[in-house]
Amino acid sequence: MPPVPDSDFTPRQNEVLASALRLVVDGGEKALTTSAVARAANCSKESLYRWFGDRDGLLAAIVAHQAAKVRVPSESAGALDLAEFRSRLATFAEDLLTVLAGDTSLALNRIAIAHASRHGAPLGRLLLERGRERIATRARTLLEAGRDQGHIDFQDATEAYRTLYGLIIRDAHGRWLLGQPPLEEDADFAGQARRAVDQFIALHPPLPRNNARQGRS
Amino acid sequence: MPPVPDSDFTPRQNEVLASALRLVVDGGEKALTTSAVARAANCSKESLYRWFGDRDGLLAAIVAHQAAKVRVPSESAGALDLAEFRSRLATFAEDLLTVLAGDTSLALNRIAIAHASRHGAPLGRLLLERGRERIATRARTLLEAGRDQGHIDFQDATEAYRTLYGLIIRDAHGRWLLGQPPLEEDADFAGQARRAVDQFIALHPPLPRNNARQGRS
DNA sequence: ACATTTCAGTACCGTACGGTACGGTTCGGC
DNA sequence: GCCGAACCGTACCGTACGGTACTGAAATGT
Repeated sequence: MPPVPDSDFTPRQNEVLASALRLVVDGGEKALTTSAVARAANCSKESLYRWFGDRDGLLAAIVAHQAAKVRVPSESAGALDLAEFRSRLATFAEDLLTVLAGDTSLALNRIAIAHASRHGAPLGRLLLERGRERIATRARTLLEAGRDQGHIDFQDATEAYRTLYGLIIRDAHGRWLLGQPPLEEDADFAGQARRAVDQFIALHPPLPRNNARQGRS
Repeated sequence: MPPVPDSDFTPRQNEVLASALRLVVDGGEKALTTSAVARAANCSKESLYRWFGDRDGLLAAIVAHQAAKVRVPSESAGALDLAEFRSRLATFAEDLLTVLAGDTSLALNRIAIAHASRHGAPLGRLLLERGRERIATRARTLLEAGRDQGHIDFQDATEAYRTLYGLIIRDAHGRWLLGQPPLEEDADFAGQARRAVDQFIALHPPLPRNNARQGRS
């Protein structure tokens, strides 16, 4: 199952990183002591330090390790009709909700945020560049495809994506990060996704075509 | 200037809490050692422990102390016309952006998020209840006033507020929390606020009145 | 004037963790 | 069969921090 080059770590190292990730996901950052990692992964602290430098390096490696498995479904767009476009957007939205609500994402985001106070926030940057930015790119190409097909219109793809993100996530991510258990309303990712997509499309109506088939409003 | 009962702390204690807040704002959580607080506030560690129990109690007290100064501008709504309503909304949006982008808010949110991994996340709850919820209430009453005046329509005020929040904040809070310095685009809070309000109102058009003066669409 | 409380300042203790060093074992190359 | 590298397991060290104990001074009440 390794068609994925994972990252520039050896299989053994990835194994260790997976153990460390487990630790951190269900124990928070303070559970990630070098001794605990060594114990959980059946490796020596000396190896940890040889491989990852120091504790911060280990943290960064964990983030990189996890980011490496963010698969971007290519979003290869041939000609897609409006229904297909909506469906694609909704799938994206649902994926985004699922990822951000996941234990792993929450744990890693919490750690990166906690570390953001000092040293140029390398963890935060890592997360932004290898996680969010990848996802944003996927969404932007999808949005541009939709514009090319005349389903929506916007000036700046980044700007449009931000609006889409806001409509999908709203304050949910913040609440989740703060430890508030997902409300029932949050749980219906599919419904949330549909609502967000509807709102987004409503805010970005297509340019009027010569032969306007768009009936209502 | 103390018409504000602040919280249920003595003036001296509030003084100490302010010092502690300073520490934590420009040093992150790890800067908040009991010794450092004692030194910065010219008080003894023993007093700290007598007043706040332990380090976590101190943390909670800091959050409560800061939350106590969240002033809610009453939002007393007489009859307001559409322009006034938009303006009020925009002011709210700008305030929200300003608060969330502030050092203090970011520092406190980071700490609460970091602590969310364990013990039922009391800090997160504190922040949610005394911070965000207060703000949300202010916004909801404003939204309901707008609905009463027929400027907008919606079913559920909470639901509507979430959308408004999403349109205002989008992914900015997440980026800020992760330590990304505010982009230039972020800096124009007034512009962001206007855009968000326009989008929100567009998404919640008023019910058609008998004498429909609403031209377009 | 004296007793009591409060608190600053400091010294102290236990511990937990980051990081290092070392002995023993496995494994691949020659 | 020998050598060296990689590595596990563990023991070890220094330190920093949370929390407590003690002392002496200021304040407050009687």
